[in-house]
Amino acid sequence: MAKEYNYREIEQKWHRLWAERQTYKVTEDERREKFYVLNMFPYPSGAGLHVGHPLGYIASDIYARYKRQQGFNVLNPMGYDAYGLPAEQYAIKTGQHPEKTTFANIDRYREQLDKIGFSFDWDREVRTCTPDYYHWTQWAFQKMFNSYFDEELQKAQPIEKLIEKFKQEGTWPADEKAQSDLLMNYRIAFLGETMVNWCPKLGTVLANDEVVEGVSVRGGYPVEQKKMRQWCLRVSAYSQRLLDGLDTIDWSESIKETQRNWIGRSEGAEIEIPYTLSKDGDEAGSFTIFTTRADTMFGVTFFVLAPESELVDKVTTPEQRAAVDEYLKYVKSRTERERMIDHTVTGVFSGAYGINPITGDKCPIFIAEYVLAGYGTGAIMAVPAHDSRDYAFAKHFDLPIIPLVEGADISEESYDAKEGIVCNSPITPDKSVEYDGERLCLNGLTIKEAISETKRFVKAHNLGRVKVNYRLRDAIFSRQRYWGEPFPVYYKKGIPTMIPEECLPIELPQVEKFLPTETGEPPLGNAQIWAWDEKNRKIVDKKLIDEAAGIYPIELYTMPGFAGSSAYYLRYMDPHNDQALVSDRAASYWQNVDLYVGGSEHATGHLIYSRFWNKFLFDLGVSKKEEPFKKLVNQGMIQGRSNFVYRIKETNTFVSLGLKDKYDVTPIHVDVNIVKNDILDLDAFKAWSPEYATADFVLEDGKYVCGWAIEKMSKSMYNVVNPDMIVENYGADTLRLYEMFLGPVEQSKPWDTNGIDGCFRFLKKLWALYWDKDGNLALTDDEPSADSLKTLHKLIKKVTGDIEAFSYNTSISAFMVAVNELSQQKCSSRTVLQTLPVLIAPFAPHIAEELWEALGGEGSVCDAKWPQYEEKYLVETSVKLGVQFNGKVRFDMLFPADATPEQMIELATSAPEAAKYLEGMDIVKTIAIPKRIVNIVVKPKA
RNA sequence: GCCCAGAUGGUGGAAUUGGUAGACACGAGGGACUUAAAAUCCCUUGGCCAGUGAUGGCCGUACGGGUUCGAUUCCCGUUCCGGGCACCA
Repeated sequence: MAKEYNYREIEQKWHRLWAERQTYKVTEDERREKFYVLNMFPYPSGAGLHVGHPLGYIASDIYARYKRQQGFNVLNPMGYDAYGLPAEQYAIKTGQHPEKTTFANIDRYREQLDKIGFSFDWDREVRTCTPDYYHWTQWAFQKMFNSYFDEELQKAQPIEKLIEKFKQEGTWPADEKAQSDLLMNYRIAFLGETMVNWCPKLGTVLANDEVVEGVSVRGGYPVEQKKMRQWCLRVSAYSQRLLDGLDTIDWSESIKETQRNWIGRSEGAEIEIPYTLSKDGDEAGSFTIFTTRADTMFGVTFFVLAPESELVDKVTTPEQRAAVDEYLKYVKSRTERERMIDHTVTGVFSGAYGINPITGDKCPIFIAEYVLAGYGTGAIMAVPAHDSRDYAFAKHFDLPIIPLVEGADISEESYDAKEGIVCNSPITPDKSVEYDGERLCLNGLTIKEAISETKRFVKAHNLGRVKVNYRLRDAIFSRQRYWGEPFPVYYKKGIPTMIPEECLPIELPQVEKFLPTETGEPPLGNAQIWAWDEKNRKIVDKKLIDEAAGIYPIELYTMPGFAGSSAYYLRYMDPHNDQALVSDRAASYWQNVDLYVGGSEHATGHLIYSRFWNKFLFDLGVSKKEEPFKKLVNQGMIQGRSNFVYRIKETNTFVSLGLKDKYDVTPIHVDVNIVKNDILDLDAFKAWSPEYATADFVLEDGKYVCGWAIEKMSKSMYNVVNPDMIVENYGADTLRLYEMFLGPVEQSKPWDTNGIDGCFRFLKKLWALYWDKDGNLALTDDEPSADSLKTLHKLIKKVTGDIEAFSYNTSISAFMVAVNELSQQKCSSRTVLQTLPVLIAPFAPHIAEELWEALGGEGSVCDAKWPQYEEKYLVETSVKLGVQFNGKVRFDMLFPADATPEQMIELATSAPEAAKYLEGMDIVKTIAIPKRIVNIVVKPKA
């Protein structure tokens, strides 16, 4: 009996031995070069892992193992993003503490992950919800509170420096409350009264990236705009650095582009506009507009303010008051979603007029919802000829439109392009205001020239300033939830004050109920022991709150999901340190993440926040690199492949795919686990649901063929494939290989269990190379044949290159080819067969270990040195090339491998096969590319 | 609307970046072994046409053009699918 490939035994054995031997434990070792591989840590959901989750983990594990075999000291940790809404909502429903369900889910995840054979160092596991972890989340928050962003230095500085500056300037107020309010405008973590995304259904505010098309990402509930006092992070201060940093990192162009869009830098000018409250009135004040099209100043025919702008109240005249109020009421009644979808032109005249500083013209000021309060200054100059939105507005309210570009047709639509020659600027020479003897004239310039000329003019005559705006907003950092990090903040006479750093962490208090309180306080309002005793430096019962006694209320908000996930990669470097987020030694050694693998859905969330957070910690000197993730690989989504059966309407009879068109049928999803190669297991189907127990079938060729479709993997489509089941039936190594074989890691692709046999067969063939028919090792110490050496070295070359390029599907193909070749060559040479497990180890570590051990290899195959290929084995003595005539391959022939192009042409044209193509022809041109092709261009003789 | 990425057999996907398109795998068909099944092994498998046959010819990488001796690859235009941004002035 040949020795069977018993994957179950092998994999269990090695899981045990790896654990016993602590094979994957890593420590800082300055003598060796480091390599940091990281996966985006998962949120442990109740549903467990499906086959799509491990895709990225497998890809990064292969890379980590490969790097380790190359001699790098590889950090490859794993942990859990443990705070999150599902656990909280489950707690609200069942009363079960979210920690309990979260930990149970984590155990389940761990069990599933362990089966796949990852090289994670579990000693470094982190969970964002444990106090020893969120200690440092709270600590970072306090550091942000105590820092401001210095625009000159473009970096965070201690807030004391700012206070010092205010004192020197004499602008430092005496009153404590006033001091606090002043500093709030500068702190990187600050309490701000801002418009927030409020989701009534979830009872919490949400960050911009948590809202898509006016509804919450989680749950899809409507979101409205509300002014609330919230903790915010001054992410916008880092806009330019976040933008510049993108050029220094190895991420996909599309994700960098997404971040550039999200940051939304635009260069423009801010211009002061004086206004009057009637057509002939005196100047009553001024406001500032922002424009990127300074060149269009001569085409301004009205101004528009955002309805939420503070200016609205100032510019509204008594006559227009009623109309304006009514309009504001209308705007308020519209949800964010309605405003986004419905772009009908609405607006109201304020009664006031703005004075164009360039032309001196007075133009009406409108209030309209198409201008956003949060961007620029919340006020614009409208140039209907060259902006489609202004155009629509002007048409609707019958306002003048002045074209400013030569030849632009504006009868039907505006001309928005920034191309062309400027005209009508000014229309007549006297139609411009003189400043210090200079008048602005843009006629004849290109638009680009006109923009810079106007900017220069505006700046020179102090009419405004050049300004860069960013769309990136500050992140709202508080949530009205229970299951999150509590803020280490108390309110001393209404002034937010940090709990001393030495007293951290402030642990999440126990509560009876996880819902908001009856008085509308967040869930932490239910906590009894939740007041800060300043003197005794401890948390006490909130009944004791007493300003005189120095006992104050603690913040009731908690931190959002991204708080814990923003710096976890630093914590992995030194996870048990209770003195610092990370020791200087560990941070200096591990630096930053060399390879980060995860989904692209985090492009505008986690991947912006961590970059921001890391830049802040970099400014503090805690993080050693400006960018946290050097290379990013976004693994594609694994979609489900659903199967369908076709029920004839109003019967319990099911008809096979090929015959379904003859009947009136309803397609019904059927569990993919009872279908193999699209053939339905009839008994399993009957047993699947009582409804189908008595089902009849119309078969074709005695089989029931199911239909299929590619859909999202979800329970309701019965297309979820569980990795445990694959491991059970085929083994972890097969699962690992197949997940990679499916296609490029970055690409989204459907999961189709049907193809898995190919990978399973490959492993069985590999296994069979090593054993004779009696089950003994079939190895000889013979010199390997030239063929076998060529096969081996070709493989080494290919696999090494493919791993570096993250192209795992092609390297697995190469393995398949090599094993087939070796098997045909009947190779039994120890030299060759001992190298094979070393090469396959990153992909299929269990079988590699087993073979390595059987061959008497030293230690673990995980540490076996990655082999180098040698060109000498790959050298060809002759090469077969196609010979082309006029670009068409006519025949193949052998050439000496070292033939020069001239020799190749000589050989090709004198070959017997060439005769019939050369007959009656003249050679026009010859091209010979060594290792490629020989091409002879001919034409009929004249 | 703007920006980005893509389209290759029945299926997943290869193609050394301009050099014999379809590697590898699945599925399908045929065969060997077997009482049978599983497992294993061998052959065929992009389409069309000619030939008893070895074989030969033509067409083929979403569509239409272009550059080139030669294009899946480069350029221009079109269609379709995916992703991001979106009254951002």
